[in-house]
Amino acid sequence: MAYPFSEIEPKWQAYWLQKKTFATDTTQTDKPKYYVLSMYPYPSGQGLHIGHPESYTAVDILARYKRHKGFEVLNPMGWDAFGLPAEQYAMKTNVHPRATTKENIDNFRRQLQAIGFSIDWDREVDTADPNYYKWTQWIFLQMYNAWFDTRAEKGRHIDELIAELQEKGTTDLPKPDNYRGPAWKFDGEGWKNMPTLEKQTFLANFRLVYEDEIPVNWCAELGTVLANEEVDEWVEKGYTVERRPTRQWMMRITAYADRLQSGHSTLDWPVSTIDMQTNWIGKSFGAEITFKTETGDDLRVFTTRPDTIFGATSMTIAPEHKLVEKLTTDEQRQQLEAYCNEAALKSELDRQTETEKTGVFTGSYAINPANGKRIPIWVADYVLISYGTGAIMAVPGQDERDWEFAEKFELPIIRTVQPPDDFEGKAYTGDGLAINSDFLNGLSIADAKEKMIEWVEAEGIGTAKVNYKLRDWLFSRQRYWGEPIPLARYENGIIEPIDVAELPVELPELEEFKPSGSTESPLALAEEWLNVEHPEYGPGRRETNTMPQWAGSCWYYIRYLDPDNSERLIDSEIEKRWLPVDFYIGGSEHAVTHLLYSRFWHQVLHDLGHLSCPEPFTRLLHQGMILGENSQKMSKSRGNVINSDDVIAEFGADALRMFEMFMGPLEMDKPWSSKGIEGIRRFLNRAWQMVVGDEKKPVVIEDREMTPEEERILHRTIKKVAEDIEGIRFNTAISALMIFVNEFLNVETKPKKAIEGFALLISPFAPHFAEEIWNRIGHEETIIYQLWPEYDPQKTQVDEIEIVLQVNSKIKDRITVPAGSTPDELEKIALENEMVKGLVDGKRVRKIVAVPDRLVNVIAT
RNA sequence: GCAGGAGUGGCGGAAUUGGCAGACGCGCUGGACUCAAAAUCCAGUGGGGCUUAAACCCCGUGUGGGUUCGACUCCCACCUCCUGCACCA
Repeated sequence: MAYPFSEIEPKWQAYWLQKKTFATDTTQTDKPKYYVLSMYPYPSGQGLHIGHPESYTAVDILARYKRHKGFEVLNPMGWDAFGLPAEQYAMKTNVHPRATTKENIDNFRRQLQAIGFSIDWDREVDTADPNYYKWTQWIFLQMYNAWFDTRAEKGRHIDELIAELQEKGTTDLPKPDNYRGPAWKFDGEGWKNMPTLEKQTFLANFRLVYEDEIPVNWCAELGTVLANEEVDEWVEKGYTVERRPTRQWMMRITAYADRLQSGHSTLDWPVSTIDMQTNWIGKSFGAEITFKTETGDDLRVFTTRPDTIFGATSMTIAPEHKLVEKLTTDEQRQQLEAYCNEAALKSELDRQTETEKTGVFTGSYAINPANGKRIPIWVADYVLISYGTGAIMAVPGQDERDWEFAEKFELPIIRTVQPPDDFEGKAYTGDGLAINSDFLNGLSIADAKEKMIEWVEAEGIGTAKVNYKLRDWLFSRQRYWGEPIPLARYENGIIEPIDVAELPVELPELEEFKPSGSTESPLALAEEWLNVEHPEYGPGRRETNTMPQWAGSCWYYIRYLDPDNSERLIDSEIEKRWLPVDFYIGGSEHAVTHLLYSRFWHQVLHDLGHLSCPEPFTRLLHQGMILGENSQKMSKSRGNVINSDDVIAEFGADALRMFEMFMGPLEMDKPWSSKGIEGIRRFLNRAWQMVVGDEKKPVVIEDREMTPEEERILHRTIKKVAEDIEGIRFNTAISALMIFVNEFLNVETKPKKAIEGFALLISPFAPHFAEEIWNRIGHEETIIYQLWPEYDPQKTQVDEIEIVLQVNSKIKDRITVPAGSTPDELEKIALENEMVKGLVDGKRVRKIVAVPDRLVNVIAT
């Protein structure tokens, strides 16, 4: 008889839900805790396809296994519920995104429950629920009211900065890069006498949330800015996207660049992910050096190669550099203005894909401080305003880009590192000794760098400097369906956070979900909601920007632990005991976005004393993609999407779960195979046959002694399955279960111990099946909290083992020897073997290699 | 260009510390059951040579070298594919 999944699976699903079998008690302290997490889904209208359950199943296996191992396990699920598709749909149909989203969530939940995941459904979070986003907004305000103290390498409350300013002004305070505001130097009195608005401007240089005017990808039809990676998609769909400078809220993630970098060493993450984050953060060491110009302005550059300064034959500045205007001579002005305008209109993408170097001479000159030479200043868009100082010293001899530029515009080239004799390339970026460099000559690159930095510091024209590729995080979106940013701006220019007591700032109801017509979000149309009144500052307006979709997912793993707490972010006892997440599984597409942003928030909350551990996710793994049957990515347009409901209807949830895990290593991409899942169905049917049998021939299970062979199979399977689960090798764990069934299927009467063991071993993979057979063996209690069987290493051993006999490394015979025979014994046995004797006869035995339980290799010539 | 990962039968994949390559599954072939088919069960299944058959021999883990008694595994060079970043000075 086949495994009757369509009766059994819904039965146990209902049982688990009703009995709250998977409820987690976060307050108990008897058991060790284990927190597993999978990246929660965006509840799209398409529902679950077979790609979704892959990571959920992997996490579920770990959760169920750890319960059997005596852990208190948390395995939660929730919804990344804000998002553009629901809002796009609202714009077309005027159906409220909340309605669409709720419907989708209900469908997702039903589909997930039909797969039998061991989730504590009482902890579900929904990022678009005001009870949830109240705390997203609360965290936002924490960050708004925080600054990074570079002296302590730590985030602190802004009040601590204000206290310092009141006492001694900026006396001990390091000046931030790109400081904008009132004159930097003042004492405590100076602060006290400063007008409120100026204080606000001053503090904005420090806050982890600040406003900036930056060029963004603006799409008028959508009425929103788009992230760089979103631009292509919408342009393809026929929308126009233009670059436009707009005031945006930013998060100062760059302040945490170093902490985000150094935190990696404590994480058990895939190296590739850590590498990606490392590249993204892009820490580099070098120097900032000031070049004097003939117009009297100082031009500051960042370079990682201060050792090459004697080869700096020109300077290049970005078109957006603030000195462009001043450095431009009248003869060059027309040409330069045209060039800068053109550069401003070009998207970042266009600028990147252009291969040919372009640029225009400003007409001005700077002085190379190392050798006093007069060098021309150019403007070129290969220099990026957003990295370093937006200006470089061009050293064509040692930099490929500068070489290309110098070649095209016929600028002089001086090598300052001696290339090897056979070097035929252009710019030489390899190792070598310094040449043409005065007092650096003969030094290695590293020594020359060090000496040059000492020199510029002594001359007072530069300092050693660390730079990062990481940029601050553009945090505002001009959308309706997102968390409102809880700030208000008053007519006197003062910006104030909304009082914490008034959180959440809920989304207003709108008549229509159309763009506002300006660069503001549709919230600008909700007049009643929009206008606020301050007792001191008078009338004002709420911030109309909303947060990006990342915001809610930056901290959802915290909310799961204390989902109903309306008093505080999380109970501190629960937080201390349950964070960090022990095991996190999700797609590698979030390697630098979600995973970097949530680490950032977590570190800030840690610094401010709200969380006790420094990192959120101890161990991380990325599941591979499940491809369509044609080995292509599943997508509607390719028509190869397979819905999980259909698979469950035909094969059952246990088969779906098992097959997804059996297809190959979790982290690998693998194509779906409708034939393949039939193999799993066959296996489950055989397993059912092994334990239950059919009406004609019901299986007899006896509480009898096992034969040594049966014991060996059972103990080996226990060992293999446990080791494979711990090592996340679910495919080979399942193959061990298959071998078990192949061995036991035709045994006359089944030993009860073996069948009970099998039920436990298969329970993380095929939980409905396991519950049912556990029950049929005669247990009243659920299998979920039964302890995992222990194996006896002795019982996994065989007495006799087949080994290979090699002569001159070629296999010549196989013989059976007592297990654990020593090399000496093996050697003796081998030399007495007829086959070996015959082959060695007349030759000299030079060497014998004997590996216990494996082989003997006789080398004879 | 830079960084990371992967190349093993017809297919998905397995192989502990360098020690019997191809576990397990799919597919295929043959057989049993059946009027027949499906399902199920049993046997076989890397390629080639030789043979009535068995035995036996040769080749084989992307390519070319190397280390070793022995290499899918370690080292060097290269090729192909995937993923991410990309004028970051």
